[in-house]
Amino acid sequence: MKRKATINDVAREAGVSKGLVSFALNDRPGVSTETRDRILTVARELDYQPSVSARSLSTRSSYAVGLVIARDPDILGADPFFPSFIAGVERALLTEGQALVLSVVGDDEHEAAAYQRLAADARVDGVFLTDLRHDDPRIPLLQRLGMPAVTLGHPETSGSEPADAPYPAVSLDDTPGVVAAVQHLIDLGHRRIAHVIGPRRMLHATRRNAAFVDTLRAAGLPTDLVVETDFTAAQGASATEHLLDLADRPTAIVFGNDPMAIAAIGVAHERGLRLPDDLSITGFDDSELARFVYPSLTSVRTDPLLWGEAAARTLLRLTTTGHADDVDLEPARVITRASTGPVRA
Amino acid sequence: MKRKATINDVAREAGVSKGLVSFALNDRPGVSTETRDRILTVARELDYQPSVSARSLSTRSSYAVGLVIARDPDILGADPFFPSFIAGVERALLTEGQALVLSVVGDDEHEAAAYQRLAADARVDGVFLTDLRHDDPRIPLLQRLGMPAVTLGHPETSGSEPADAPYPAVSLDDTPGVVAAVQHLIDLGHRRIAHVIGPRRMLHATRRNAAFVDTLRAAGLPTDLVVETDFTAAQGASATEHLLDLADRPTAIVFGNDPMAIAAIGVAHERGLRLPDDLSITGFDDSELARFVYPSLTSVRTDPLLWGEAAARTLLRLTTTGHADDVDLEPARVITRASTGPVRA
DNA sequence: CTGAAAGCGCTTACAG
DNA sequence: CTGAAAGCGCTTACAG
Repeated sequence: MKRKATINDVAREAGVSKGLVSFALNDRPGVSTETRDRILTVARELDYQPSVSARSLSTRSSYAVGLVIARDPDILGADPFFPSFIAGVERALLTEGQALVLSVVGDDEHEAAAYQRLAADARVDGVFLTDLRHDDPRIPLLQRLGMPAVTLGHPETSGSEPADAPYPAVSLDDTPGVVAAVQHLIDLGHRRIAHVIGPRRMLHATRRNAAFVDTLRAAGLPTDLVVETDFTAAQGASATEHLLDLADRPTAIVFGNDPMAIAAIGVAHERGLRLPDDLSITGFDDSELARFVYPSLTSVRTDPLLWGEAAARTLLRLTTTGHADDVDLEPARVITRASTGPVRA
Repeated sequence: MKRKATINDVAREAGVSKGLVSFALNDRPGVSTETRDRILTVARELDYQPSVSARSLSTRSSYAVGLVIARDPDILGADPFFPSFIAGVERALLTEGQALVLSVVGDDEHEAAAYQRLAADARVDGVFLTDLRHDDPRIPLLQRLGMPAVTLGHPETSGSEPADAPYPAVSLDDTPGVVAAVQHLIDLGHRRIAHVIGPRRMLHATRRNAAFVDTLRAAGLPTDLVVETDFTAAQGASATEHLLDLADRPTAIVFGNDPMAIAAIGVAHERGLRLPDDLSITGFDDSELARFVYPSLTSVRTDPLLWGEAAARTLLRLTTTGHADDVDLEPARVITRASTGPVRA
């Protein structure tokens, strides 16, 4: 393994100062075309790769972005969102010479510490804020740390002030997907429809539930069947048990993710119910498995890959130019399959 | 946001040279206890955090480790292994001030480029090698790049030479789990047992299949029913279709991961088969969903969290001391549930 | 036990 | 258009 070429090697070989090499390589004005070409040629010949740590020390930026995930590993493993999201992020980073620093922390408690470490060590130039929460403590924290960020979806505008959002938001509206799923069930004749949602402190859980409630209300139907969970299959199963034990049990259940919906199918089968005749079920995420369970699962499709790509592009724009506009992606839509059907007469 | 304290601030405040501060902070010998204490106190007061990029530039190490995952995002999302593995890795890194750089590439083609980038940019001090393959091209690549690594499991010792492995291996033997699963099926009276495996180029796929074949042979049973897949639920489903279409169809199928096994349950139900009366099914990974599908899935449990933690500790030991011993974790074991039962008389 | 200095490999005013 | 120099914040021989 030969020693890596440095900027000094390039400068010597090209017969110029290293400052000029730096200018040429970074497309700064003030280098004659001729000199620039010579420098670039030499750099290529020597297979010169600028040292990231040296650049970082000079420029005080790390050429990396961060993602902190505060979820229990079990839930993470069951939920296909993050792997796809990350793959999308990588797709955008790859061409830009940026790296992704990932931090998985079991719970919220270690979350703040993870952001602080990332900031203190200047490991990243910005972060993604996923799973936005009500009064999200991460937003003031990141502002205090001076850490740029993009949010997935719009955070709540804080209380009284019509505070302009501190960070650009990359949004994929899930409301239309939920509305379509619920309307689909209503159209099939369902009148008792339940909603098994994720943690209420997460914005998307309450937002989706609002869409659920609004759609039922508009149809003059009751909206009392809402169960909160932690997104695990385990709680999806127990929520289903609970709902099916009700005297006035639902004929359809809308779930906040696919693993819970799949667990619900298990519970229903266990009880000898026939799907969708006795019970209709919908999921959320449209994971690969949705097509292959029995009955195949009606689910709401988002596009985490595209979301990750857009979020990464936006974050890079923000960290490099200091500004980035909000981005709105195609809204979620329902994919109907065999787990939903007409209510039994 | 006040400016971060630097080593110079600490030196000035403590009335010593910055070299001495560096020595004190890094527990180097040659600093009087008294001076050391004073320096540490001042550092704490100023909330001094050494700059990672400055240290990196001086020491030529990045205080980060890397993981390159070459899998299609869909498969990644369905497979709970990596999220748990990563969570385990983080657990070990957290206390060591190390970061994890993650690179997700869709296919093998971009894999080499990812490692090269990580090395060229000196982003990481070492990497994890997961999903070991036959004649794994990453091993010579990493050796050429001079990049330390730990492997999950032992790589093949190359051809003729009894080459000592280039990297420490952290292993979790999956063989006992497969043997136990197959033996469990044999004990239940199954005589036609199929194996739906992952990509043959992956060592674990062929190793597990060897365990499968050996166990059947020892019982004097046929070993002809082996189907290779890419680990997706889609191919798990089609493999199942294929096997069930056989004239002499199996009464039990062993799957290489849970998503495929769950898809198989779907296929079986679709065909009106009863489980486990008409068909027994086992998975691999024991993902959260395994307990909640119907019938609940017999699966082989590994411990990706522990594996990640052990792998990270080993990698850090290697990058800091230059040597690390192999580690053997508790082998995999079968968790029997309702998807396996006696063969119908 | 402690200090002064060089060096890691870049970027960026400042002169010319 | 180009060069010489300082500086980013550390570590590490080298003197004393």
